[in-house]
Amino acid sequence: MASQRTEGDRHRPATGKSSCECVADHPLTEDQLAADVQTLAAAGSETRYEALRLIAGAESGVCVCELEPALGVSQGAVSQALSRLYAAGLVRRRKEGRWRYYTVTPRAERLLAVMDETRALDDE
Amino acid sequence: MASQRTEGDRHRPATGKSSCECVADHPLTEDQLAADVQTLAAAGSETRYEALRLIAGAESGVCVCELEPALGVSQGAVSQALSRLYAAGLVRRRKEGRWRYYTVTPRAERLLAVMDETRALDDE
DNA sequence: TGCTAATATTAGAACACGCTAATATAATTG
DNA sequence: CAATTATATTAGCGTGTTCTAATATTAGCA
Repeated sequence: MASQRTEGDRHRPATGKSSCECVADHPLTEDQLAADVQTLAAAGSETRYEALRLIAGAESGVCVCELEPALGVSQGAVSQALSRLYAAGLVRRRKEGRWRYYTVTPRAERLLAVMDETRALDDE
Repeated sequence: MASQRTEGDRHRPATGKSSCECVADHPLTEDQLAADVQTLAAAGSETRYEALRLIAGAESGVCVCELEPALGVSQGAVSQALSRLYAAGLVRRRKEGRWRYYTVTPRAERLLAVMDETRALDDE
């Protein structure tokens, strides 16, 4: 019904009020939405996505110094990338002696799995 | 093994060559990786993610003018957001008379489903 | 044919991002 | 303890992003 347009249904100019009276409001809270966006944005960068893939592919954790040559950016950049992935809940850290090992979270695993599974779905 | 560190295993300074000899190389092609990043980055913005949610929540397509008040940005911005989602393979367009209806692709549906399903996985 | 409505496109401004280089912190080793 | 190694943090720079406002395009209608 919301998408049914009749004669009298005109284009409302943007009034600035985003009260959404025309489409079914999504059942997500502000916080959930923001968290999702943070997660997706964290994964949505070449360096970070590649890092995530490398971490997911390793058996028992990867440390920063191993990622540096693989990603081809500076140590600082790797650290920043991992911090961002951590903040987004996509990786976990484990400190062991002088090193810090990173592993992926279940959420990241599921996300990567979906990316793999739906790649073939060549938007028909 | 790659993550096993012994005495002689030193930190190699970044030589600029990113040939990745230390971690198992991920089985993704350059193109697949770039496409995934584009998809995730497209979804990873407040405006676009909210648009995606609204489109996914509607039964049979949403048009731009319906999204404008809901998203609270200008018409041009909505159009740009939808174009980006389209380029990323997350939505489909259908032209009908004067309007253009947007629907989500199976890939987007799966992606949103995973975000919902894994939200509870409060990184244990 | 003009007129209006829906959407797309463009230019430009404000801001965010991602990198490097340098420096700081923390843990290990001699 | 000093020296070294792994990682984190910070400043700053170039670039990309995302918005608005204005304009262009396209389709229906009088």
